[in-house]
Amino acid sequence: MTGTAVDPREATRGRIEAAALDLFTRRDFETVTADEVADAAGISRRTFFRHFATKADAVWGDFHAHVVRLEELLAATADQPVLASICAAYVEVNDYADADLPLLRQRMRLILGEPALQAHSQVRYADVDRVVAEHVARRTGCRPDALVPRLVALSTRAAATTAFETWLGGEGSLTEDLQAAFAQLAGGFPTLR
Amino acid sequence: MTGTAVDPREATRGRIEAAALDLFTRRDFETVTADEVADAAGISRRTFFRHFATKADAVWGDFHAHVVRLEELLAATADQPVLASICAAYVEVNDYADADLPLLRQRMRLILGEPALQAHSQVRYADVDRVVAEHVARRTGCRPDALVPRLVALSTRAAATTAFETWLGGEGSLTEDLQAAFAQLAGGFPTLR
DNA sequence: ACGCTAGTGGCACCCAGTGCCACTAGCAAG
DNA sequence: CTTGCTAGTGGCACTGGGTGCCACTAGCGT
Repeated sequence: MTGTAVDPREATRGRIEAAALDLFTRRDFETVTADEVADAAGISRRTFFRHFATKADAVWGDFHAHVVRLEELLAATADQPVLASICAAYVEVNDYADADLPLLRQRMRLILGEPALQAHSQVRYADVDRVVAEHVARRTGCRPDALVPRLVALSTRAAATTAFETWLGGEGSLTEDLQAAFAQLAGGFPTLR
Repeated sequence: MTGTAVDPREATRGRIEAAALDLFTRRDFETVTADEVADAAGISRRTFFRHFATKADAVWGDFHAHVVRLEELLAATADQPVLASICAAYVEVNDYADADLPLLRQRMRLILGEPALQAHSQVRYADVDRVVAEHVARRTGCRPDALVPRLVALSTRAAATTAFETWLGGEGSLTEDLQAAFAQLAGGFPTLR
């Protein structure tokens, strides 16, 4: 036996995620009921909502860990200029192994493509924005709700979102798309004169 | 009698908006049921949903007209550089009379403060993003889903959102907050070195 | 055998949103 | 005046997301 303990909690959670991703991809998100996802995962509707607060949450994996890691990466790159630090952190936190890219594509295609999921994403991204704004505030010595921290947080997330859109529509690497978007942003959109 | 015809459709719609804004401001958005809003507006629940597709839509007024006007303003400012054009259009479309500012504050406080409304806003803002991206694409001769048009659309909206946050938290003028945010964005965040 | 805990299923409930039907008011045409 | 059309409305039943509550089971230490 390997040392990987099979936490039954995590196991069923994973089965739900897989079933949800599969169903949401094959049909529209809104036409799939929570009952169907639960059935496909071999659990009851009630149990589904014990593992995920909303139907939409089933596509996000462990996003909280993602945010925590972003926060750590920001703290670890305090030697770089602020924008470069944020870019590096976004690139690093989205540095997936090749084998995981299809899953990421599936997730992001849903999140960016389905209106209901796009709306829900705002709630999750609010955590990201808060973390980035606090980082900028720390670096610049102002409050996290001041103009510059908030603007940097929201516009860098806009850059990341745009990079994901471009990545989904093309064949390039996500890292390059992220860096291209951040370069445009940090340079004041040089291609517009 | 004045020449202002009192379209009964618009009249009840206005009563619903007023009742909704009042109730959502006094309690949390989510704790107010559509029944309560309908009762307060003196109509039935069923009629509420004939005037507004969702509970959240009742706080947005005639947002479609807003988007159309933004589109016209963008077309009318083609003599300026792209970012300046977008800034001018955002400023102009948000140039409210003093008497309307309290209502705008109330709306934006709800939209930016209540998580459910913040999520819903994504759906409405998608129209704005599309209009701005198409404008940038036209100006730069590339497709509306290319990197620069999408990034400019999303990050200028980030600037506008941040300006609204700042405006809500302070005492200054909305126009100045918008221009300050756009200046930061267009200049590549000069205050970060 | 006992008790404790974590995970589960079932059930009833609330609420957002929709489809359908019946009713009424206004208004035009005969 | 009456007939017919239309727009707006209310009521009702239904689907689906999400929650609170309770009962059941499995594991596990004592």
